[in-house]
Amino acid sequence: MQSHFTPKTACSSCRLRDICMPTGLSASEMVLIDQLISTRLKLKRGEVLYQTGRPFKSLYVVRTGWFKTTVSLSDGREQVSGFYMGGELLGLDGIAQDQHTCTARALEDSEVCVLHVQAINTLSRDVHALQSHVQKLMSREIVHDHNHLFLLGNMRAESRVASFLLNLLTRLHLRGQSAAELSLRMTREEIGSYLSLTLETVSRMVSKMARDGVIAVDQRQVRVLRPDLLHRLAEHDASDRCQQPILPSQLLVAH
Amino acid sequence: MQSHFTPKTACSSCRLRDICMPTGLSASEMVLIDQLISTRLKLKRGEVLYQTGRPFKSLYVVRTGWFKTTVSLSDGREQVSGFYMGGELLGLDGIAQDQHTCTARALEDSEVCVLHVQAINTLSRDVHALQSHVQKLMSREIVHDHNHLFLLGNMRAESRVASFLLNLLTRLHLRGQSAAELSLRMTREEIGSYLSLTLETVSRMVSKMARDGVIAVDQRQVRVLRPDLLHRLAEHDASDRCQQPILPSQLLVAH
DNA sequence: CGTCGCGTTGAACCTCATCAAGACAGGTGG
DNA sequence: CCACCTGTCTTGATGAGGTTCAACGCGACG
Repeated sequence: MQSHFTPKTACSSCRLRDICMPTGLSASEMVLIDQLISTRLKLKRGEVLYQTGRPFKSLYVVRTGWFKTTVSLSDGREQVSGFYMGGELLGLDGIAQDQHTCTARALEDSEVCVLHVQAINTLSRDVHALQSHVQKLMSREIVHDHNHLFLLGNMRAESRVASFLLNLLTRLHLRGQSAAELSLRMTREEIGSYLSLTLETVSRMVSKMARDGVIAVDQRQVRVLRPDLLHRLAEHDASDRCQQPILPSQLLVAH
Repeated sequence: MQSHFTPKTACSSCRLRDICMPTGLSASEMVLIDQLISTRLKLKRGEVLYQTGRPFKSLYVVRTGWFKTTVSLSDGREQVSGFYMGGELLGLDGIAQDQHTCTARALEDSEVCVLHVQAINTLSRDVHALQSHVQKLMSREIVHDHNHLFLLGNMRAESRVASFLLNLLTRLHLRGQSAAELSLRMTREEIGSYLSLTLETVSRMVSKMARDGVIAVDQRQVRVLRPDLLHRLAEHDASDRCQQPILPSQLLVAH
């Protein structure tokens, strides 16, 4: 990115291609795929990409920036149902009833590729890899939800926060970024909403992990000092009555 | 069912057709659909339909009986991730990684239709309604999971149990059964596992609702006396600090 | 008739939500 | 430049809801 002129990249030459498109396409298939993206959209921080109840027309792939999805509760409150970063697909929830069941909002200035559903379905009939790719993405969403169900049902506050951090780190790592450093794009309240904790509890758990030397925190900047311990925290679930306290010897961090 | 000889029913004449197949198919399309079901399977209570880690080859539609799906936790315990009754589709979790991520087990003697994935995908290219139908089913699974996430994240024990009962009743009602009476096919422990509560808490909440005259309980037989109150219970979420106590006048049930 | 699985009920404890107060950073206006 | 404000985050004290542990009831089954 030496230049600040951004050419309208085709899928075939997009740096996120391997993350959001099926792999192993033939050249002729790739030509077809390149016609899939009709538009791009830029959104400023806080702007809405799609909203609950609106007709479902397209899927979206995050090019740059971050999004959150929220479900609106009957009483007007909102709960965060997911965070999305570069290369990730937004909007699958809408397929069931041909309308969106959650609202997607940009956490910072962002850009997305727009994929019209009709184009995808038409194209799937010729490019079989695309058909099974979309299925896999949906199924992946289901698996993700199952993991989250497990988290909400069985994990203590500290484990939830640890899992959350590890999850973000893994996804960033897949995109070539550091597996040890991360800058949170969301508030403690949004994290809490996603994990079904209060913002106070999230804050306490982050502070505790910092006190224990597992991570170092400066505002929204998080650095992992002891990945091993972070993983151990994330594995502890609600049935672990006899959690081993972290020993002083494990706390000594070389610097 | 006057006769105890069960003919091998084709999809086109199956009583569950509207529940598990796309509607509005042409006659020629229906002929194709009828070739989809390759086999049927009978399972005795407790038998496994598919298991975590096994290669994913087919989807299954419940013909008779009940199933539960469980995800296995690292420490060997299991958590119930869903219950399935007649007409409902099992196995969608397997698409993402071409292997099953949960285990399906019969809660009672049951029968399923087997749909080979390859057949579905091949057929989808000709019967477009089938393609979008499978998508819708997957998306519906996602929406269901979102509801369950909301339940786990935001609802009190009593509301969870009330929602659970209402959910079963609704699904049974769709199948032409009573909306007021229901026989649970699963143990309190399985319900608790699904709702992320202990079996004791489930038992206490059921007892409480019976004491309050909302339902009548005899073992696993549940009768709804006050649907209105049951709905009200299911709507209460964790943020309802000032729950109105149920008034004595509301408890008087005509008999 | 004893055993086993399942369900109920009670008492003590623990985690996390709630309420409250204050710290800190970034932005705005005087 | 400082004063002020607002949104975000931190930390402490208290209490409620649900888990845990334990005892017991009940029906099915060999």
